[in-house]
Amino acid sequence: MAVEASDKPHVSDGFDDDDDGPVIFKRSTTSKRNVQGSNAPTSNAQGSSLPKGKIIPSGMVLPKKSSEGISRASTSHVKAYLVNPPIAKPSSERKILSDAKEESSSIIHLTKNNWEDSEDELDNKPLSARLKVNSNNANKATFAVVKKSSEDSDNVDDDDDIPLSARLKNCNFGTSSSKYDNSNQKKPISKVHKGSHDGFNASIKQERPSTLSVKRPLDNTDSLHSSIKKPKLSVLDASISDKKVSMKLEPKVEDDDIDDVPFSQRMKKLSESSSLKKSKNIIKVNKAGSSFKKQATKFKSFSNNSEYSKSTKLLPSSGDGQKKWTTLVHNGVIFPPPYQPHGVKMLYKGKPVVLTPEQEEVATMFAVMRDTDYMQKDKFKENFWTDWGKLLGKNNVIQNLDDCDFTPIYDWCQSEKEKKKQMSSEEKKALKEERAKLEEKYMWAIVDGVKEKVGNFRVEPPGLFRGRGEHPKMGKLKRRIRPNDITINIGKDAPIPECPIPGESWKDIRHDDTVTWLAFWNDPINPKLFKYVFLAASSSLKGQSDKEKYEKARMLKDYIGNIRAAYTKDFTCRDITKQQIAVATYLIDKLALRAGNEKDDDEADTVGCCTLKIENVTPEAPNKLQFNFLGKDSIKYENTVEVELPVYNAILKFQNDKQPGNDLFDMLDTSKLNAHLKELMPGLTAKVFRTFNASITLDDMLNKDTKDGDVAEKIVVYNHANKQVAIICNHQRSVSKSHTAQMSRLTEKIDELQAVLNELKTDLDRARKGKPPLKSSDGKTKKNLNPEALEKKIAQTTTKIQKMQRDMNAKEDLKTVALGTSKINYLDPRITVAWCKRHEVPIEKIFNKSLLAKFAWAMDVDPDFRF
DNA sequence: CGCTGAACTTAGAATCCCCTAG
DNA sequence: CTAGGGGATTCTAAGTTCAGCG
Repeated sequence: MAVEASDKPHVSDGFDDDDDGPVIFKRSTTSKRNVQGSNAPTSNAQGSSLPKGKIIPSGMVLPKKSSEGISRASTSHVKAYLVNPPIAKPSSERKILSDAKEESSSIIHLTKNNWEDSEDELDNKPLSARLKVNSNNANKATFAVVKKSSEDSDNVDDDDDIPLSARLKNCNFGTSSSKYDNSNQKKPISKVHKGSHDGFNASIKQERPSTLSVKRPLDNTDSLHSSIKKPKLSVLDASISDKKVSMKLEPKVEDDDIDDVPFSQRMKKLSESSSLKKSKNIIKVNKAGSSFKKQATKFKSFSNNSEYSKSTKLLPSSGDGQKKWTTLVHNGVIFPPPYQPHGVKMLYKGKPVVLTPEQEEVATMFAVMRDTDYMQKDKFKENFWTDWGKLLGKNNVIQNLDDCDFTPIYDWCQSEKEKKKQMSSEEKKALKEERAKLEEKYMWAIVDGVKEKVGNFRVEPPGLFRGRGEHPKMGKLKRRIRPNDITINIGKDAPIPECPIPGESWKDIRHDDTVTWLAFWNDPINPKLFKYVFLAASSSLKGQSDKEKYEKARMLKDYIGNIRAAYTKDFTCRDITKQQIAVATYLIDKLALRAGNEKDDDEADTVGCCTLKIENVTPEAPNKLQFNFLGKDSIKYENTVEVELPVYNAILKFQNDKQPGNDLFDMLDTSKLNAHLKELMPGLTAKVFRTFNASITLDDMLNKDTKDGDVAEKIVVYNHANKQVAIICNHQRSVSKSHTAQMSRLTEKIDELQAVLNELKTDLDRARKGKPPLKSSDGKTKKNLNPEALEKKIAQTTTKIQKMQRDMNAKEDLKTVALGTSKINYLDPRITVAWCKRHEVPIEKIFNKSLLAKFAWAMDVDPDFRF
């Protein structure tokens, strides 16, 4: 370990004495020390390699039955989640309490904000939720007294955001704002509810991938029918002043110079300051109340630091060119071990061939691909041969791939695999530990004094490129990456990681605090692309931007009515570009399509919205569109959907006079589309619609479908909602190879059980008549059971059969649906956490360890939270 | 304004690993 | 005790977005 001597923060005592949460180091400005290798006395739940024990992921909420259960739960295990690392001065880094909190009574503040929140969001909530508001506020008020400041902060947090976005909304749409708000109030509740997404979900067919008729509430949205005008820039000035007024309630947010900047930048500033407020730090609180006090005191001392406000000015939103960190310490990356030649000879025209280690290495890469689909693809073999041929050299005996037989190598690899499998568990464990030891120091970085997990600290090993779909480069050799390929990014004062390969050195060292990567290298397959080493998803840097992503999506909720109204108007616009933008936006909104950037010829031929070809959309009279294209990862998108007639007609028009292969939206690309979206809402881009769509669908379905019942039933509801989202987003997975076999095995078992059941029924009949049971199928005599016992058995068997049937159906149902992707990337975790709190579902039933760590920032959300 | 480079999120497959049924 | 099923984790490809440049 080269580094540790130089830069080690002191582990702060008492600050972080427990288990989970990022380790926090209090550091003296003068002597910083490095941590890794010290094996961080404070273990960290985020380290998957660490002893599992009981992980209390970050303020994890385990809804208790106790009366105070739900509300208390949210406050009692709040974890130190430092959402805002990049605070300039170390001394202020640990400042967790915002001054705002200090200055205002948290109770009053809290209550007020919650109240505002409810008001604000009311019209988006179903009646049930509205009715709840009162009691929930009361609830809050009672425990606000004991609330940890962390909770306060987060509440302030969440609530803060809403008024801001609402303000933006109101101002943005100026005169219409009051109408907007009122209109919902005047509406019958049912209509209000309709404004969200039920119409959509209700009509999604379960089966896929065939023609889902996806219908969105879009058509029902009141704003569509109202006369709300397309937002004009001019009204936005109002927004600024409006905002300023309300901002005064929130000390510390500086927006002084905002008047002098152009509109676009103002809006940016707004979003920045919003994210700023958003990211108020959360305190870690131990389950034990006593340690909380200790911590709170500590935090207080930080919080008086006037540096805070200054440094917040530098805070990034996830936006760019902004400072992301102040200090960054890490150990670089770890390289795969050098190739170990095995000496197994492949055959060429039936004869063994001696290969150099380099040639053998690549041959082995190919050999082990035998069982994959790539072997059926000529492109793969062709590309492989091109690259391997170069290594072999012109005069090699091997002159073509067809005469190569890699079987010996393949077999050798298989047997090695087998050997590994056969190892005793102790041996395996020892091996694992060894590896862990080796990697330990690379696993962590210290960002602004907080120990954070690094995501992909292992340099990608050499291999054959496995592009998805019909990728033109599949099979090419991905050469080994050397230190000389790698640029390291690290804090100015941090020791430069020692290059782990003796005699070699890093390509470059940078100290760029506007980016979050720790290292990068050029992708050997496509040198103009980069491979980055980032922090893990559980890091606060990632958590912060994740939260911002969801806040942005929530903001869209306030704009969506007007946006829909605007594009609906443009469906018939004579300006073709505008018309195309309108239709494209409609598709993105309604179908959650991706933006669709242009792609190079050396990539797989896939499309998104803007790059749809005319053959990807087939109109079906009178007003249906059939979509069929390959999207990201060459995943097939097949969907037939009813659209508004003007859209249908517009599509017909766009297709007119075009050849297959031509762009449907020929006047459009993602930058134009996004530029337009940005005019409608600050920070709005195409992808926000996907997040919005997914999250609001979950929120809606959970709140519509959750019934009283046991936890298992509630989980079914959750999974069902999750599945709908996955279908909307077209998240697919390949059917496992053994699926068919598994299904028939299950069928078999069910049949067997059914036979048993029938036999039992016969026996019961006979038993009731006082007759002994018949001989069993294998001819043995059975015990003479009384009718009660038989009935019991019958009931058991029936239950068993039903369960198996259910499992089987679910399995079949989900065989092509990937639930995980939306959970990880699209569903605002606060929806889930809040729902769990409300319905006393343990959060671990929904989020696994990684997700709990990733969503640490969402754990202390108010149970009333709605997306 | 379009193009490219850069940085970051999103994605499915592969692999690991742990549990359970037999 | 062991196979295999399935969830968790790892891996890295494939997207989106944005800034900066000419």
